[in-house]
Amino acid sequence: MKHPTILDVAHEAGVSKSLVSLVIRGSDRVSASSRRTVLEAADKLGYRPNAAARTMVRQRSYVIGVLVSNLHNPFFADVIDGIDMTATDAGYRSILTTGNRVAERERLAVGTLLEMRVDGLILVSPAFHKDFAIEVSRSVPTVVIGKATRAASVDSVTNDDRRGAAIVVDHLVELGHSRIAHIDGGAGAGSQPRRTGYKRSMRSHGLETEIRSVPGGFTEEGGSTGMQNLLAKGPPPTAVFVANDLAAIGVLKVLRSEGLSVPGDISLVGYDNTAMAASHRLGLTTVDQPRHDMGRTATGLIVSRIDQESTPASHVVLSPKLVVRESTAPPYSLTYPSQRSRQ
Amino acid sequence: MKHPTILDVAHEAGVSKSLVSLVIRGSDRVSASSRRTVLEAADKLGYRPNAAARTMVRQRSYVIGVLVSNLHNPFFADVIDGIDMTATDAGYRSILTTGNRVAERERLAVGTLLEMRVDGLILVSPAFHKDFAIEVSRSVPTVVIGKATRAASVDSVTNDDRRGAAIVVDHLVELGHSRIAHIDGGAGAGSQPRRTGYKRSMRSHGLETEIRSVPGGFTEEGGSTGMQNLLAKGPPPTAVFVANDLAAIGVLKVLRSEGLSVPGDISLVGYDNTAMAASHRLGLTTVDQPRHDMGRTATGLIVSRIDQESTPASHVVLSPKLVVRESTAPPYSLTYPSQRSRQ
DNA sequence: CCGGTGGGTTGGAACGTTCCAACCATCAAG
DNA sequence: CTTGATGGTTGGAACGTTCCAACCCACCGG
Repeated sequence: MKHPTILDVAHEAGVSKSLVSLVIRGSDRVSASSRRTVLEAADKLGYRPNAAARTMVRQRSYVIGVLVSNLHNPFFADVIDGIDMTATDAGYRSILTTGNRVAERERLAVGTLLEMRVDGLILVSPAFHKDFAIEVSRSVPTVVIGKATRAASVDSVTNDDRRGAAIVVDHLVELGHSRIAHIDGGAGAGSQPRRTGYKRSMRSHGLETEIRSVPGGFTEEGGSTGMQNLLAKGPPPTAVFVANDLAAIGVLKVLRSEGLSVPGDISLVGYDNTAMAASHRLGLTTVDQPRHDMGRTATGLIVSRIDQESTPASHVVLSPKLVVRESTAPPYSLTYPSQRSRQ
Repeated sequence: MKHPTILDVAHEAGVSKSLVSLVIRGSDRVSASSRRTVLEAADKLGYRPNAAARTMVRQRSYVIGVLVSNLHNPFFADVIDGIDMTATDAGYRSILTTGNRVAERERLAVGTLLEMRVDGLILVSPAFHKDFAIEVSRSVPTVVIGKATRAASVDSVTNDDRRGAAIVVDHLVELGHSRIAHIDGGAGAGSQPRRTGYKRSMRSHGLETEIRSVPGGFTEEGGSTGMQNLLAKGPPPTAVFVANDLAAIGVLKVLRSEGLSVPGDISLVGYDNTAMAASHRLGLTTVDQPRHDMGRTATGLIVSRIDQESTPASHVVLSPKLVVRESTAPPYSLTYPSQRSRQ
C-alpha cells in the first residue's frame, strides 16, 4: 500500500536517483544496460511516478482541468471526448469535475482544479456568472465553451445559433414552404439567437409578413403549448421550427392528437441532433452542433495559450449543420397543387 | 499569472509561514488579530493553496478519483452525483476521468489518477478486465460499481438484476398475467442475471411451462427482432419483459405495426428507467436502479477503507424498484373474460 | 603522455506545503 | 521572586521529484 519512490528504485537497481529519473522520463542519454536494470527494478517494485512531486518542481502539471456543468446532458459527452483526444495528443491529460448546474458547487469545483495547479481550464457551459470566469482567467489560461464571452482574457468557443436557425429556414424555403413558424426556447440559453436567426432569415427570403414566433421552452411541454397557441389562431403554418429536439417531440404529440400528419400536413424541425431525434419513431430533421469540434478547438486554444501566454483572446464561432430526416418535406400545397390555392 | 505562495503571504502580513499555514487550515490556536492580517494579505495577493505541495507532505490528497466508462450514458450522471455529494460531505473532493469505453484508454486514465495519488478509486462499469482492477487495488483502495467482482481486495456495488427481473414478473402475475415472455439483452452486461431472474421467478409462481425467453439485445433493433420471433410462432404472450428500455421501444414499434395495442393486447415492461421511458408517448413501466445510492454507498465504502485499510472487501448488492406507468395492465382475457377462453 | 572531448552518471538544491519541537511572553500560584 | 502552565508563534526538516553543474572515465589526436 505504500508507494515506492524513485529512491527505492535507485537503491534496488544500484544506481543514483538521478539516473532513475532520467530513465523514467525516457531520456536518450542513458546506456542501454542501465536503462534495463532501472526498468526492471521499477517494475519489480511497482513504481509509479508521483505527479504531485513532479508538478512541484516543474511548475507545470501537464493537466487540463475541465468543468462540466451538467453530466445529464449527453450533448457534453462528445465535447469532452473532443477535449480528451486533443489533450492527449498535445501531451496533456484531462480531468473533469462537475458542479451539477449549481453555481456555487461549480465554483468550488473550479477551486479544486486551481489548487491542483492545472495548466489550463476549460469551462463547459458554466452556470456561474462570467465575471468569475474572468477572475479565474487571471491565474490560469481559460476557455469557455458554449457561452459567449467578450472578455479579453478568456477564450471562447461557441456555436453559431443564429446561423443554425438560418439554415433551417433556408432548407424549408427551398422545399417550398413560406408559412414557417417558430416556437422559441423561452429563457433558455441559445434561445434568443435562434429566434433572431429565424427572423432575419425570414426577412432575407422576403418573408417578413410570414414571421410568426411564439414562446415555448426547451421542454416537451414548452413545445406542446407553443404548438397549441399556433393552432389556436390564424391559418396553421406549413412548417414549424422548434427551439430544440425535446420541444419538437412535444409539438409532435400535439399534432398527432389533432390528427395532423408530419411531414404530410406540417414539416417539423428540431435543434441539437440528440439521440432522441435519431431514434424516435419519426426521424426528426434537426440541427447538429459540431460538439466534437467544439472540444477540439477549445483544447487547441488552451494549449497554445499555455505556451505563449499573452496573446489576445480568440472567440471562435463554429457553424452547425443541418441533418435532414423524415420530418420535413415539400408543403401539401405543392405536392397536390390542385387542392389548395394559396401560393 | 505566477501563483503566490505561503511565503509571499507571510511576508506581506509580516508573520511567519507557519502562522499563515495555521490560518489557512483554520486552526483555532491563532489570535483573532493575526488571523485577520493573514487573511487580508492572502486575499490581497490572491493566494490559493497548492494541492501538490500539500499532498506531498501530508501523504494524502483528499481526492477520490472516479473512472467513468461512458459519459454518453446518462445513467452514470446520477451515480456520479451520488459520489460527488458523499465525497464532499466526507471531506474529499472527487475528480473524473473517462476512457470512453476503450479498455486501453481507461487503463491510461486510471494511471493518471494513480500518479495524482488519489486516496481512493471508484471504477464505474469499467471496460477493462477485472484483473486490472485487482492489480490497482493493491496500491489504492478501490471499489467497482456495476460489475460484479468477487475479489477480496476490491469492494463492489452492484444492482440486483435478478431481483429486478423478479419484481417485474411479480407485478405482471399480480395483474393476472401468466403468458409472460422475456426478450433478453444478448451478450450485454446485466443481460444474464435478468434472464435467470425472470426464469426463477416464473418457476416460483408455478409458471415454468410458460417460460419463454428469446434472444434480443440492448438496442432498439434487438427488441424488434426479439418481438418478431415471439410473434412468429405459438400463441402470443399477454406480457413481455424486455431487457432494457431502448429495446422495449423497438418492441413497441413492432407491436404497433402489427396492430397490437399496449397495454390493451400486450403489457410491456422495460428496464433502467431511462428518461426515454418517462418521456415517451406511452409511459413505460420499467425497473429503476438506485443510481444515486450506488454512488453514495460506493463512496462510503471507499472512505471507510481509506481510514482503516485492511478490512475484507464488501460486496454490496442494491435492490432496484419497479416504476409502474401506463404500459402494463391486466390481460385482455381478464378485462373481457367472455372473449377468450384460455385461463 | 597529455589535453581535450563527450557519453554516462551523480549529488545537491529547489519546489510549497505540513508537522513538530522549541520558543517567547504573560500570568497565576506558591 | 521563582516556577509552571498556557496561548500564541516560530524555524527547520521532510515529502518525491527535476534540474543543473560537476564529475568520472574512456578514448582520441597530437
